[in-house]
Amino acid sequence: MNEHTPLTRAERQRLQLQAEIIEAAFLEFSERGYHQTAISDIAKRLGIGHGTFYRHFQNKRDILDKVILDTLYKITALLAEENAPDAVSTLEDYIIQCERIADRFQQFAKDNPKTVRLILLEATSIDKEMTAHINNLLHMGGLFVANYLNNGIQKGFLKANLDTEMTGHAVVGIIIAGALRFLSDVENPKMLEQYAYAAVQLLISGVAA
Amino acid sequence: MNEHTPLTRAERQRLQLQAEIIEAAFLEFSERGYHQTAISDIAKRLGIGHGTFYRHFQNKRDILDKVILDTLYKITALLAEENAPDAVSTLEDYIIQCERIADRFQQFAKDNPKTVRLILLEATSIDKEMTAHINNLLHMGGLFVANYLNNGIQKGFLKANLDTEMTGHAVVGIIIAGALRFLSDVENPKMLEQYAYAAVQLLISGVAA
Amino acid sequence: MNEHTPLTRAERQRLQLQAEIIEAAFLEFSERGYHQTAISDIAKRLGIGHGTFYRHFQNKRDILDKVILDTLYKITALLAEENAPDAVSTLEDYIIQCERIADRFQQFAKDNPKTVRLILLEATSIDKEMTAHINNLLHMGGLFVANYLNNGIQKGFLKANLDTEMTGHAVVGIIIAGALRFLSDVENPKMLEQYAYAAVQLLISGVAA
Amino acid sequence: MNEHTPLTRAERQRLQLQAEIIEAAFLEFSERGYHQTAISDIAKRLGIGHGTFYRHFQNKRDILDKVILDTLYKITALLAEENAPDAVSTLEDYIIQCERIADRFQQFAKDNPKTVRLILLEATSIDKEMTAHINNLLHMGGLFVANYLNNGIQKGFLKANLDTEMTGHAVVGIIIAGALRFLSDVENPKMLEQYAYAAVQLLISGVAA
DNA sequence: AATGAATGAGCGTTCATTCAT
DNA sequence: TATGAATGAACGCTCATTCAT
Repeated sequence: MNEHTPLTRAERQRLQLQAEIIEAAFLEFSERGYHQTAISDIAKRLGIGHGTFYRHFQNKRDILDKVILDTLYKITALLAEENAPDAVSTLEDYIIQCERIADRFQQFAKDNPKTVRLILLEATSIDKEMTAHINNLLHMGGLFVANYLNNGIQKGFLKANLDTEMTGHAVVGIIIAGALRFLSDVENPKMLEQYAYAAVQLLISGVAA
Repeated sequence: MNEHTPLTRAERQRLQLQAEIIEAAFLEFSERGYHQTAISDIAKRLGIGHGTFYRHFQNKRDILDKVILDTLYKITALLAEENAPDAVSTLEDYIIQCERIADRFQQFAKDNPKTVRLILLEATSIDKEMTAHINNLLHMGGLFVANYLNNGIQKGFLKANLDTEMTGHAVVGIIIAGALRFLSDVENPKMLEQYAYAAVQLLISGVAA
Repeated sequence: MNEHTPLTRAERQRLQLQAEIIEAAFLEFSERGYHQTAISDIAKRLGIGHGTFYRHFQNKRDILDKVILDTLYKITALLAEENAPDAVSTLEDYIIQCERIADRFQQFAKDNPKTVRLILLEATSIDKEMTAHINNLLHMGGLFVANYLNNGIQKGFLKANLDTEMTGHAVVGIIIAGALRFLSDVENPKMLEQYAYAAVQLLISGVAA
Repeated sequence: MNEHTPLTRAERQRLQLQAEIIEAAFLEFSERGYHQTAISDIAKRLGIGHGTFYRHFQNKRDILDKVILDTLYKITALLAEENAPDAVSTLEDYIIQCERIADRFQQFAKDNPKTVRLILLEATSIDKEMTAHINNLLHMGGLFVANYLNNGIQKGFLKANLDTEMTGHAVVGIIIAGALRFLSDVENPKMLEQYAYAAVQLLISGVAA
């Protein structure tokens, strides 16, 4: 079968159902929590027999991995859309870049509050392995930010003596806090904008007069 | 019972046992996780019968509340020890104050990694009520920081146009990220110091050159 | 369909597939055990869909019957090949006959250890009906042996007062014990020969000096 | 606690219940078969909650071991009651000894048909480990018989050239066949007596005239 | 006729909670 | 008051069987 072979109808249906199960599991996990969700809840939401679940996923832990992976794809895609760290050369452009990224995060959070809840609140306490996954994601996020900071130093518009990795982690923290604020008051989108503005201000020039 | 009534021996023993159960539950919850901990695990750790547990606490969820409450007391006490927001009047003193607070957080994290884990990773996913508790804690943290910032504005050493509440939340995010970094690599205390240094730098003057 | 109607190609293929399913089921049942074998295991072994199974057999229990029946045919055929009970007239010939039959059993066990295992170990515990089948087989075996003994009495070279039926059953027991010994140590074919020799000795003249 | 410390009431009740569960499991396993028996069947028979079962036994396989062990004790006790192999010195005494042992087996089978069924029919196909146990039991039985035969050779009343071990196994087979005959027709106790008589005849002097 | 996706009854096991002692 | 035996709801998972394609 080469890459041009179209999927058979059965294969398409299979993939379709798998995607639907992942989606249903995602919704259950993010709404009720992983431990509070029974396989039969996922099946019931879809209107399928709960044995059907096991035709497509090994076990409950397996689909959590798939759901998280699926979710990480979304997040990765969000970041990948951004232009490269070295695309800017001046502080002004950098600020614009930061604001654009902040906008993107805001939009993502508003569009996918359940994803945010799943990753930041739920997935942190399933088991050690999943906690390590999330930790790793955040770590990568910090390094990702550090890249942007390194570019700024190289271009001369950021402080030369920045500890870019640590600062990168701090920026991730700023983003997390915004996300948590948002989750606690989803009905108030204005707040997120204010937060983003203050966060970029803080990032660029700190609080000192 | 008024404040002058001395506790009977029996009452003192009762309170003592309750405190021990809370401590044992804290350890189990933070080490194994809430869902992975059975009531009998808590009882076994203390060497009491697990029926005894129900003489002192309504149910499993009840003791989680007590454990978290207990933990929040500790954290509150940590912050309360700090001198008042209006104790400083210059940027230099403010920086020193920030560094001292950062030290305190570092020390607290190093002394109580299990507390940090419980609050930041575990308690976020028990149920909506508990998540709300944690959110509230973080919110209070943001307002707490905002107080310090407001003092700085009033004294003229911080930017007058700061959105102090939002910036306060961002600072909480910075602290959270540091705590998460620490949890992911508890064996590396140096990292925490570097992070604290970078975080204070970021807070005071941002990243711009 | 009378005996002259040739089977159509489709019919032949159908019978062929049924025989293959029975063979596959036999292998699975004897290797893993009836309860540990899933219908899909049988289908997988053959490389057919497991739905196909139900086009040829009513249910799991049904094919066990077929497998056992098939196996009993083999065993019956083994015995039928033997020359008639009345073919011998002297004790010497009888001993030779016994040794030949013992050889045949040895050869059968060595050639078909899985059959032996299925009949003696596995089939005894499926349900009452199957246990009755096996019991019946053993009973027939006892009567079969009794025929040989009766011939010996008639010809005068065996004890006249033998309870031939009971003795026949005892002989079946001797054979069973040999088979079980063999199954417990399949890698040691010598043992079977020694056992057969001792068994014939016992049968002919007992243990008394 | 020394060996004279009487058990507390709670301990006695605990042991009592465990014994009752083992008895109930024994009855279910021997009547319905291991695989056909659910833990809830055992509990229902006793009128206890099925969770209670797990307070006393690790899992389903665990209680099977206990049931079988319990059963093997009974059988071992049966044989241990018999006088020693070297208690007889003449063929006549040996025959009497054989008949007495045969009587004992008859009595045991009549008293414990379910035990016989469990060991010979059911336990042979639970899993490889249990099959090995049963095989081992039969092997020990063969060696046990061999001891008696060796004594006879030493005393000179049995054939000097007997392969005692193989002959011992054959005798075990004779016993098994009797047990199986009995199980297939429990209502006919006469048959067992006839079988025993014929079996001893066969053992002592074989079938030859 | 062959397939394998779907189904759901059924079972082993856990554990929060109750309650008799 | 402390205990731990008892309970049964709940859940993860398997697999024989059905049936649309």
